Amino acid sequence: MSGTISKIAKQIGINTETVRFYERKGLIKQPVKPVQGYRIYPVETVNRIRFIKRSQELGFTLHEIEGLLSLNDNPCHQVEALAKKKLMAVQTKQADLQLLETALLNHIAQCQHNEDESCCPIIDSLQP
Amino acid sequence: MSGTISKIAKQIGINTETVRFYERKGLIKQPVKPVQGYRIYPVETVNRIRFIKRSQELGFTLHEIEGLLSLNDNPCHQVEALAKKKLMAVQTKQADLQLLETALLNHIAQCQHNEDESCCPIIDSLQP
DNA sequence: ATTGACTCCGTACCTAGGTACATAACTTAC
DNA sequence: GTAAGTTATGTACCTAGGTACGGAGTCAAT
Repeated sequence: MSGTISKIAKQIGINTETVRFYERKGLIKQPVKPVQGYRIYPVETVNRIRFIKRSQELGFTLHEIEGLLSLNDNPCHQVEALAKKKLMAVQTKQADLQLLETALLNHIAQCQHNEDESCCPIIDSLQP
Repeated sequence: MSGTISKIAKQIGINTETVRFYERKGLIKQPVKPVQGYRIYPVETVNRIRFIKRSQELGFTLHEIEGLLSLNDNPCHQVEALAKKKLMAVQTKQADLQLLETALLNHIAQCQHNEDESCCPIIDSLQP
């Protein structure tokens, strides 16, 4: 769970350089260097990095993820508004994905009773 | 609808340079240059670009969008599998966003009857 | 027929998000 | 206690997705 930089990087499946990169960006904090031995990254930092990677997969930028992380780092009353804003963003993204899902499902359905060479226009499905 | 490069770029709300960039990438094809006058971009190309921009908002990379566009460009039977793969990706993303939405809602709910300085951990919500 | 706006084309530059060294110091394993 | 492996630190480089720019050509209006 916790460990030196290369241990946790391997665990998470990222590069040690990426960990340092996040430190430089201020997304995670660098553990203090012990008098004897290497820095140990606590499990909270590991989880924090996992959260970052998961959020990226969901389409958030590092800058936005900073915002999400601050929800975790600050007392509630300071961040409720921010949380609500993020919620809206998430809901919008969900709605958009829903549209695309429908479009893809239609596309697949069309394909199934389509023996000829004709095309199923998917582009139209995403027009505003 | 159709028009010269700057006309359609303005219509879509992007830079003319971006249109050329997509041409270079092969995402759209450059209209033939008429003997007399400037190139005219047909409405299909305009729609294609709109599709690209929408898909980007949904979190697809240009490379993935190339794949989506090929759904449109090729006969059905060649692309059904691809469509299904995309669908899976979209559904996974939706599920993940659902998790995050729940976490945010919880966060907000907690905040509302929380007068102290305690935090609501949002990071845990996205742990695998 | 010349001015101003636009196109065309190539190359250069920019930001985000990493990744890859090089070098030195430190640790651990033997 | 010495070799092999890591860490530490800084700087350079890379890909994606654009954006800016220089210079030449084209067009439309006056």
